[in-house]
Amino acid sequence: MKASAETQMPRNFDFAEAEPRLYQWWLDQGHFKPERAPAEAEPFVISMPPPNVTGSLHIGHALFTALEDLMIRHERMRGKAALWLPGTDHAGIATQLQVEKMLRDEGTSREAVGYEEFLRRTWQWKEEQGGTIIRQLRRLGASCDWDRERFTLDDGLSDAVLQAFVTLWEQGLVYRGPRLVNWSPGLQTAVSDLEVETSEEEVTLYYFRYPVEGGGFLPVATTRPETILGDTAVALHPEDERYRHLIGRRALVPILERAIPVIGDAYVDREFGTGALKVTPAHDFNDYELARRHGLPLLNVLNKDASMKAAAGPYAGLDRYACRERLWRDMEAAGLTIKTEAYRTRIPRSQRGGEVVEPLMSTQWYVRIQPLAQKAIDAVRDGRIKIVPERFEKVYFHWLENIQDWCVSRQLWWGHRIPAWYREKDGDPQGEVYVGKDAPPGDGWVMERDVLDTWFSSGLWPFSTLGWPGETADMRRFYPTQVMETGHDILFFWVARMIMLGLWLTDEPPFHTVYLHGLVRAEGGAKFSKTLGNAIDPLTVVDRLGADPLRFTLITSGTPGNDCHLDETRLDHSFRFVNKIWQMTAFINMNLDGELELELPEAAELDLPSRWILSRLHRLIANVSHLFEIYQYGEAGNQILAFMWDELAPFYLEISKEALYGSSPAAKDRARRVLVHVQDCCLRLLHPFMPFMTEEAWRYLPHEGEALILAAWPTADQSWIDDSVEARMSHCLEAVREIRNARGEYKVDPGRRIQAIASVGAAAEDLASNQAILRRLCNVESLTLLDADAPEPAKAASIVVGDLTLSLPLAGMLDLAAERARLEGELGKLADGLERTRKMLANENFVNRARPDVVQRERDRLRELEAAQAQLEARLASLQA
RNA sequence: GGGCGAUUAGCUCAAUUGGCAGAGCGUCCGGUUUACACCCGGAAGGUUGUAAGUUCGAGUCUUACAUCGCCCACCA
Repeated sequence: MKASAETQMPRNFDFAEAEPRLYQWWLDQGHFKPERAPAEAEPFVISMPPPNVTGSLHIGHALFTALEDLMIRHERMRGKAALWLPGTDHAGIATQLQVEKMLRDEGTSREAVGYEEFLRRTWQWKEEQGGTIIRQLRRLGASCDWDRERFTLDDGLSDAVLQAFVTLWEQGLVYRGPRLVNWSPGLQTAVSDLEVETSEEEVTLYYFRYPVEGGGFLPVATTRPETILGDTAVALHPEDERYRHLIGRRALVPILERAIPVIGDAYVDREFGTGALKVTPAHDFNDYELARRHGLPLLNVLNKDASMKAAAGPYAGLDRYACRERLWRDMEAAGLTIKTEAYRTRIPRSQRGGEVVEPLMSTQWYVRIQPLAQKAIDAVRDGRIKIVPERFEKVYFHWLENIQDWCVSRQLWWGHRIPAWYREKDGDPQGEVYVGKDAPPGDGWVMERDVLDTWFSSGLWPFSTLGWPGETADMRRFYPTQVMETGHDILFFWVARMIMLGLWLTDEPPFHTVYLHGLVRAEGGAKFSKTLGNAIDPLTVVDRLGADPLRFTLITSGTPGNDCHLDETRLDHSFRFVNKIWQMTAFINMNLDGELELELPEAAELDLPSRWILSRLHRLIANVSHLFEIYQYGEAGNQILAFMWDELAPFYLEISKEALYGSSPAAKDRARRVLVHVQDCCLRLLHPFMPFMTEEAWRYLPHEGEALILAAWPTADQSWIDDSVEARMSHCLEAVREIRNARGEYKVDPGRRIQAIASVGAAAEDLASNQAILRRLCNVESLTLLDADAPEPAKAASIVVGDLTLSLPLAGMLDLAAERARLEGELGKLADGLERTRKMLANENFVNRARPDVVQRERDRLRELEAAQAQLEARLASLQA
């Protein structure tokens, strides 16, 4: 097969011009669509973790885009029907907060504009902002099937949410009831356990006296004095000698003088605080349990905005913290206080607003999660789902094994309304409850106002986006998906929920592999944040360097599951790598001449350097393919870079000039075919890392096919991999290095051509028959072989590599004393290696127990080192004489 | 309190069946060699956190410890 390439390759890759053009071209050609692959092709599907619809691109998005696009492009090149399904999340709380802030800036509020208007404004905001993040993902080169883009509040997805909720209800897995929940007073909604973050803080521990009826006091400590007003008991350890006589008596709530029982319970820690515990069942999770055991009443003293209720008596209407202060002052006045002290403890704060969350009694909707969790545990346990890196499986199991029922209702306006209806019965407006997609027949039904936790709808994402609950063609073709790639920080929030809901509702694991990436951090390990001003903005980087360097850097900077520290200097280096590849391609391109046969010549027709670079290339392809299989993309990228920058460019490209600039048409043809083959393979390997430049450069190489994005992923041809060829070439390159060193030491003008004379040695023949190596790499004009018995030239620098000795006659430049010193230095370096190798081989245990190939390698090394030593010594002796 | 991760060159990080510890940036020396100064050639720089253990052989496996970070957990 012959092919030609575009000519007149520009001097530089103009990413600013090329990136949008190439992206549009791929789109227009439909290359991102799985239908591009043959109908019988195996599917490969990734559901994109949907970013917040009104968000804008940060470095975390850039990382997942780089990784997922890499996987998708790789599998697409491997012939799969690759589908990367994009979309956005309505992000209930986050979006609602944004709109509320907007309203605040306008001097109004959510409550003031009302429910309908607020939703209208939110949708409007979504329409205005919704395209931003999608446009930004495109700039990075994301090869998503945009025709299948979804939004969690789309009709189809909303239907899936209703269906899922109703199904769980019908199966008895959804219930509604009053429970103590984590209440966010600022957001005025319940939040789930996961949305509460504890931070260790310095607070005050207040010690005070609890008056006991009939005289006496019980000393008690608390960090939240305002909850005293809601106490319904004081608890003691039943075996506490100090106080046990008080059990059964009644205590009086300070200021309010409400009488409450003194109870005994082994839960109380005698060592902590005063050893006596105030019990506030309505505002503390532990006390709630304690109260249940003892049949104590709940007394709610907090309103939903964290102001005090009427039950707080004189403090009613005060904010919780104002109440804390006022009550403590009053208690001081009443002589009930003992002392206060500084105390470090964990304070529960809302993941969103950061405000202190209050345990509060509230009626909420819950999913009975254990049955779902069990299936999710089993699926990972039996290997139907694999988590990469594996260590996260342990974390996953631990969470699922201790899981609590999931509070799925939120008192927000933006989200999926829970499909429940209430009707008044016996004076209770919610006396009758009905759950179903549509209102039941009959009058008087009012729909539930609460919405579902955002994670409920995103938990359905891998299948709701494909049309579930409909039995659509996409569901049949593309479900289950293959890989779920996301950050380890949302393993519980999202991944575990997808697995639970997926297994429960579709009876299939939604994906077979979970690949977790780490967080991108700033230099020094600090979290990126706008306030610190250390955020690397991916779009600024794209403007400055293009998308390819950013992608390559993100992928090669980290390993799976580990946080990575993004370093600006690496971005610059990646940019230079992109340029380097462009220049290499340009070099090949300008040395083409019309049509070229794409098949490689037979190995027997090729010279040593060509067979070497092909061996190295196919070894690289094998390594990279393996590394992709085990998700080691960073290492794969680094290996490609090392091959191109350290082997292909400085050695093979240089050596090939001999043929390209020479007079033999056959030699030129061979060199071109090897160069094109190697560069073509490299561009294919790199395409998933840096799609834009590789696609553009590929057009300037003779190739089959219309686009690199659809080109086949290279396969390693073992017949090219040849250890002996690599060993021979590496001896030659070793000689090159030594000659360069010698030239440097004798300050030989780099432009000056010199001669070399080789004594007989293993590499001598190779160097003599491949004169291009020395000529092109160290400016040795010609190498002559010396007869075995001929004397070596006297006025020459000596280069020793294994059993090969090269003499460089440097007439007039050589200083015999300096040469002796140089050779002695070389001998010194050899001695260390010799000693080490001899010691190893003298060790019988090593010789007998180590792998045979390892022993052989040491023997070969020893032989070479000894030969080199002998040569150096002989040379030195001749110089002394 | 439990669990996990990290600790390797001045800095940021690699090193996946245990087999001579690498790269980028920085530093030093030398170069406008017709693909590339967005480059090329050379050099210096390491007791792989500490202490033991397993092994012919340990950055890699085991144990303990130290420091840092993260996750989970109901001591007011």
